[in-house]
Amino acid sequence: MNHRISFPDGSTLEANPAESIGSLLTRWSPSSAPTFLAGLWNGRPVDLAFVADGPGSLAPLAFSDRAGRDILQHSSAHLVAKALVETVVGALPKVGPPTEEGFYYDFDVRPLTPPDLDAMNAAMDRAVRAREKFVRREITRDQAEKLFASNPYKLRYIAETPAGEPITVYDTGAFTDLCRGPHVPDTGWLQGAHILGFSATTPDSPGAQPLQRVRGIGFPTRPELDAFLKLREEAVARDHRTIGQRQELFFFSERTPGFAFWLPNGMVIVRELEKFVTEHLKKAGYAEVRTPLLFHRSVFETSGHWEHYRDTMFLSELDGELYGWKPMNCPGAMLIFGSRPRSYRELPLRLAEFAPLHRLEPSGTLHGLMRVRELVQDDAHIFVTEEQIEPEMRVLIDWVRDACATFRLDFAFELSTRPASFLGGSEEWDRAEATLARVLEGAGVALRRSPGEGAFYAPKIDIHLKDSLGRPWQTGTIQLDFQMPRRFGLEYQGADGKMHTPAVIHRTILGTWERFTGVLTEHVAGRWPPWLAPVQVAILPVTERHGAFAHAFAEELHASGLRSEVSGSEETLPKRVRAAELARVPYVAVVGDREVADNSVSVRVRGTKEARKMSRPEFLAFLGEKVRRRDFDP
RNA sequence: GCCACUGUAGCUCAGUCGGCAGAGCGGCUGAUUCGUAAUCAGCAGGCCGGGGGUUCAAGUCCCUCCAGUGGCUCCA
Repeated sequence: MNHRISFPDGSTLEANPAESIGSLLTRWSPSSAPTFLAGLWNGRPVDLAFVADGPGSLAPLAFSDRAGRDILQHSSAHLVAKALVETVVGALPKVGPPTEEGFYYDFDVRPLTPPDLDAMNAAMDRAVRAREKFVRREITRDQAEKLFASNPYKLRYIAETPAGEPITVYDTGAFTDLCRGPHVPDTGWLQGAHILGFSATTPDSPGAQPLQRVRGIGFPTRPELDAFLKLREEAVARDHRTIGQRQELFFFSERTPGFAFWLPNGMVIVRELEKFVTEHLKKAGYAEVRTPLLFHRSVFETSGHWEHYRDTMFLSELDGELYGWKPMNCPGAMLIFGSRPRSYRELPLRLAEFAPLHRLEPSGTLHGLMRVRELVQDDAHIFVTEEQIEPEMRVLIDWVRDACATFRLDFAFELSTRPASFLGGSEEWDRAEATLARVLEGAGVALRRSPGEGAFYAPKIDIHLKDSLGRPWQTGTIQLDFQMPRRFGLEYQGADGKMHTPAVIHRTILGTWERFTGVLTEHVAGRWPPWLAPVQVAILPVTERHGAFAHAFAEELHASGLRSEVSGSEETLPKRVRAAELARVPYVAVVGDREVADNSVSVRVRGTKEARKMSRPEFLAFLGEKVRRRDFDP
């Protein structure tokens, strides 16, 4: 008997009992049918080969949907598993889920090497060309246990499957994997699947061998994959470590790993960022402080850092006493607040501190400027009464938005709630988490939640920015803390004459100069906005005769606080133009006979080819305004 | 910290089977004085990451340490 199937656009079709949903979807929308990877049958994702056994609703899943995308990634992961099992004897697949970007598959197998990768790529190509079907089979628990008898990982998944739930496997050629599905119809759909790399994972149990993780990504077509790989190649050229070296912004010495050396050009950028932040601090009622770099261990015992982070702190023994190099500024701020009696009239008390912090980050996690062992945050601690929390938080959220707009950075807020090990009571955490959530909802911004990812003393709103390869890095953070003031015994006298414990908001906006500069370098690909560019103007005298005019112009710029460099006439003009363009200098000012004659400069704006003639005062005013307004483009 | 990979001139990289250490760019010197992405010529520049081993002989093979890269774990 036929039954009625309804579709997302409200239309319906009569289905005969043997008709697959793939066929139904094709009848429903013949033109877009080739993009359908699977279907959503009554809200459940199913294979295109699935046969509906009654009336219901049906929707397509395509690569453009998150769910459809995941299906393609998952099928691609199966392809990788099939390839590895065919290639390396004794490889045991564990699990291969889709991820944010693509997919991975973990294997219990000997460490993989580059030749394995070649062999796997070849095996994947063969399978794609063979168009092997993904065949779904429902089997009994006994059959499953027999089938995967040699694979303890799969046996565990079988054991973990609830009693009522069916156990399904998918066959792809001779390869069978335990899997809920759904999958694309056959391996011919996976021509856009590609292995991106492999590495070890941390073992589940101590002492166990790490598994090998193969990471990859899938696209519906080969050209889409090629486009992705091309973008990735370009992203590598934007790597802040490469640009930092070329533009002489910073370097790392093998002799002191994890510590950045800021070079003159990089320092210009850091100072400009500092100015940018400091201007805001003045307007927003902050006071700046400076507290010691080392504190006696008892201070960290009070703050709780000793218990949580002593293994990753730099320690020094002085006069037989242990001192720690501060990994955060908060203990210093707490001691300042507690240094004398405080009144509610002083609140909110906003104390900013840009001090070097030391953290003994594990060697394997160091990464250029993004993860270092010495860093400086644009840090501040705001001591507030309960009523002042929300208004202060709103100002902070707005400031983050404004700051990111200046740099044209895409950002996302992430709300991280209490971790497994936290200080203080649950009620206070409830209150703090609810406050943060309320402020964010009020601000109408995109928000992700990360349960259990908060700091040990406070829930936090983190700002994440992505590097050129799409890897997220936490930059700014806003944390609402009821614990640390209490642990330091902080109090203020309220209007009611009674003593109260303040709350404290720990917050950074850009995060650290190190990480923010790293992210920004990749974001602008070394093409600094004029206000940040270490050299704003390259002055190019056409011949030696024009050298004096060029230097006089440079002097004039310098007097106005603008940064220029005269590139002498030992090289030909085209060569010097090229060098300036490759150095990403925002403005090239050529001066020759014509310019000397009427006191002008011929300006080439970065990325354009035409020469714009401007009088000297005109250019000075133009650049001064660009810099003052912190325009993004030259 | 864990696993894999990599380390040759300032930078990017070549160096075959173990047999004299190479190129381009950059730098320096000289000639050229040039109008918006590369003028020509010459020269200098090396503990082949460090240490140990095998060998008649090691940039090359083995061991080990260091650093970097990619992931994992961690990230106050």
